[in-house]
Amino acid sequence: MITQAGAPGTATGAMESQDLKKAGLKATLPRLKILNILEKSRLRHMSAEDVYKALMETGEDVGLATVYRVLTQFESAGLVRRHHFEGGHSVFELDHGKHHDHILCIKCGRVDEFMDETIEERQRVIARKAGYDMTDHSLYIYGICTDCQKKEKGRGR
Amino acid sequence: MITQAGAPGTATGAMESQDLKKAGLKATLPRLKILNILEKSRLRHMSAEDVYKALMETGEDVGLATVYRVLTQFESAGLVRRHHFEGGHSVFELDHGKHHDHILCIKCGRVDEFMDETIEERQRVIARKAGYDMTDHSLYIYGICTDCQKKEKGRGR
DNA sequence: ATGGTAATGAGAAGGGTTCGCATTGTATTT
DNA sequence: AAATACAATGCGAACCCTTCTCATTACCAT
Repeated sequence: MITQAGAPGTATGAMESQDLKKAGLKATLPRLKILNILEKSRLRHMSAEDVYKALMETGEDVGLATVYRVLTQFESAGLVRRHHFEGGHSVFELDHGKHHDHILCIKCGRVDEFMDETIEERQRVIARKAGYDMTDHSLYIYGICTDCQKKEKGRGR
Repeated sequence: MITQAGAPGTATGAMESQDLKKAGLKATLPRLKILNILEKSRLRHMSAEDVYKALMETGEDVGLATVYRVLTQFESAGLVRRHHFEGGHSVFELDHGKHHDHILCIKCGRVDEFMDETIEERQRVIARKAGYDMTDHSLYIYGICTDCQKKEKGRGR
């Protein structure tokens, strides 16, 4: 199962005040705006900086520190998931409930998602064998995507 | 296949000048000292800071910048592998050739290693299906280790 | 030994993220 | 609806890890 990341999950209606309150967070303007950006953006995975820029572009006045704070709160509240990609920066994506892993292009940064039940199961087995009570896992496959492979051709590298 | 990380690979003799030269690196004192730390340390996975501290403790005079530089060179030379654990910092371990993934305890930081051919194969299949030319992958399982599970008992949370 | 060049140390700089605090906004009370 | 209590925000400073700069030092070949 491989899905192209990029198209936001617009099937469900937009989140609103109630959703925030349900999550135990006050429905403040910055939080609503950020939630909105995450839903509307064409990028499924956004860094704090991405969110901040998007906010600026729509003329909103929200500080970068707030973006970080809010994203962290959203994470704690289970609204978004944080991923640690290589290079030391995090990206966030709305948590639509269904777990998935990532495959990303080291050239252009493109991100695709996949989910493989065989791998999931093996992980559970491995954790159990090692005596661990598994809480989470992260799997990232790095490679060169189709487009970048084409661009590569004819270069000594 | 699950192996406990922590016991350094002392089976083979200590690396020396020749090993560095073989790797295309000048055999300088700092590089030898750092290689030595990596071999002798009780920790298999060390951050640059860990290495630096170990150096200080043995009275060696090596700058932190050099530690970073050398570790990066070692990585390029294939002597060590760099892992990006959560929280945005890297750890390094001597590359003994055999690929493996990690399972780590979120309580005490303990790290174990494992290798599962089924998972490896699935990853290759997934990358191919997604049109990627796979260059690398990282898999981390997070959980609570046996010891920490025992300590947890009898506490709410 | 001597020289040429790459490697080092020290500190400054960099990028991403968090902190501190006065100010503003939200939910709640009167 | 106005006031109140306190959490949330914005801003810049501070932080952490990592990389860079550059004068000095060390390695290797001659």
